[in-house]
Amino acid sequence: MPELPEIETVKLQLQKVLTGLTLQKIEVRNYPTVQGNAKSLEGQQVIGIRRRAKVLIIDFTSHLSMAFHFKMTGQLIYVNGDVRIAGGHPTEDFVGQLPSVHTRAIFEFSQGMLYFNDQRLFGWVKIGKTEDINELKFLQNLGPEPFDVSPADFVVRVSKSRRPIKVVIMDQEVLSGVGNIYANDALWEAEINPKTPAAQVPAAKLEVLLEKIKLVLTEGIKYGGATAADAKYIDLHGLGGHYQDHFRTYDRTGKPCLRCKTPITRIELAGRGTYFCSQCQP
DNA sequence: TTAAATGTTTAAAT
DNA sequence: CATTTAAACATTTA
Repeated sequence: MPELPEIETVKLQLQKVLTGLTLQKIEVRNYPTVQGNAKSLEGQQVIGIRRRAKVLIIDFTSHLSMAFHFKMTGQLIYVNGDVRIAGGHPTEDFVGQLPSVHTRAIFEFSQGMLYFNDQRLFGWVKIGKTEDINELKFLQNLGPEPFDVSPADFVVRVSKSRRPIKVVIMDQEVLSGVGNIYANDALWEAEINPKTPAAQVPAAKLEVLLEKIKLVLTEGIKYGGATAADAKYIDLHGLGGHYQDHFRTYDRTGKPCLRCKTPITRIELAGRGTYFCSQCQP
């Protein structure tokens, strides 16, 4: 579920509470989810937390690291007394009793507990030497981060393909971190039809698009990520982000375009829901 | 009952 | 070869 801003939000929040703590015990509840030697991390201290695209990486002493991919329904929840930090796919587990039936791994720290939950089991946790984690094929194949790529490089990478522009900016090997929500919203901002073959979009327009991608991602981070529509109870507890209140097109089928009032159209591209304004994005 | 869900990979079809 | 589509992973909710 989560895209770059959601993972970034989790990173920023966990950094504050986990850095310096010792991981005392790991309980793995679903072995396919957790790969590598979990025991090796016990007794190690958290040095820092970083993010690459949609992957969260916790670095430990003894040159060990642990990488998380949330896929569609992963979430990390830290609980320490009254302090509760929840990020990722919003479900009742954000506020409910933990562990839950979706809990796949439990990390007991010197202060507090961290739960990795994943309803649909698409996510993974990989544990290993920092060097090996850094060299994971998945990470090696990733394209540049939207905030790091130069406009010129972005144009070159994107223009190579004749696939629809939306599919291309969501291709993690072209540009990493952009998922369905922010791809839809960035294209609306840039006033580009999602179906347009990437190679046909003028370079100047692509540069605008990159700016808009950064704009919506920045906004996502500012609002603490998106928490999706079914998260009524989240706000009550102050958990979860609020980007969903700022969706331009995502999940707004039939609702008026924020610019011209034309109803938002939903089509399918590469099997994903695609939302746009037929008026503003011809 | 059917559709869809913030992701990625793989095989098969075009 | 480039690209598209479908299916797969497994579960919940509208």
